[in-house]
Amino acid sequence: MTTDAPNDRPRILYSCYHSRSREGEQFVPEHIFSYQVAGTMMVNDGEQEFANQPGDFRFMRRNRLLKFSKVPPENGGDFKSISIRFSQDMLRNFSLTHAYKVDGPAFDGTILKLESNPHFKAFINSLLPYLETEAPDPELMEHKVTEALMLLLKTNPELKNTLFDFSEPGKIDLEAFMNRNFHFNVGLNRFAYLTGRSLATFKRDFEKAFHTSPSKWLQQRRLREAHYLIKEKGAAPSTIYMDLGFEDLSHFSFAFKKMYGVAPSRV
DNA sequence: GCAACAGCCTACTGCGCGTT
DNA sequence: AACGCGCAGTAGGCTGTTGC
Repeated sequence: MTTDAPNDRPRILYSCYHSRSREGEQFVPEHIFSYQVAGTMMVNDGEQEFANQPGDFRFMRRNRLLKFSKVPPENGGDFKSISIRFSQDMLRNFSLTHAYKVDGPAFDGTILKLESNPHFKAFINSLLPYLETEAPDPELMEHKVTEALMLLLKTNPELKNTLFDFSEPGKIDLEAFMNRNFHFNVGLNRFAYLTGRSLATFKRDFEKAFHTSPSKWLQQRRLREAHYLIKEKGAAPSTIYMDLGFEDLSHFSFAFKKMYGVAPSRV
């Protein structure tokens, strides 16, 4: 299997952005336990929009596509959040050591809001001093990740069915999945993996379902959406091209004109 | 905000081979 | 037979830059 999580990234990430909103999208390959320290994290999974406010604890499920926007506090200061990621290796070892067995369905959503409690708060308070030093000791951080996992299992025991579910994505309905996620700008490899297929099978199934190639369909679908947003909703090209999975405004404009014969600003 | 363009890189296609 | 995987060559899509 492909592990999309290089081990050189820190297990505990302290995000700190100075007075500026950062937007982007990402594939979440590992389960994440997060805490919002300051500012707001807006997250969209293609179906729902979630707002992580200061003091919120969240659990994010692995193998999901997310768009996020990091908004610093209105009254000034930095956006700050803590993300703790649980690698599959670490979870597998933990489940073996502690004899955890999956006995129910895994959490099917993307983001789970966790009730705040004194244990979580104490844990974050014990963690912050390490994170604010320049280079936290990696071994110590490993222990903190384990501590976070134990707390999570203690307060939300049902999460064991998700945390210790090591199965790969199963073959799912391609048409529904693509219509839900076409605006994520990720490679075909990723789409194939998330729909439980090899790249070759993904392309074959795609051709059967949509009678065109994935890249052509994706571009047309995104441009149709752009046309709708510009014409019906009065959206500006510069504000929507990224939301629709284009990385470059000039290319968006070029592709739009090729399909509709007019530049997006003249619709 | 849009157009043009060069160069890079990704996706498509076709094929052979292995597995179910 | 149907399905799944991997490879190589190639076309064309995308990015980054520049200029208006």
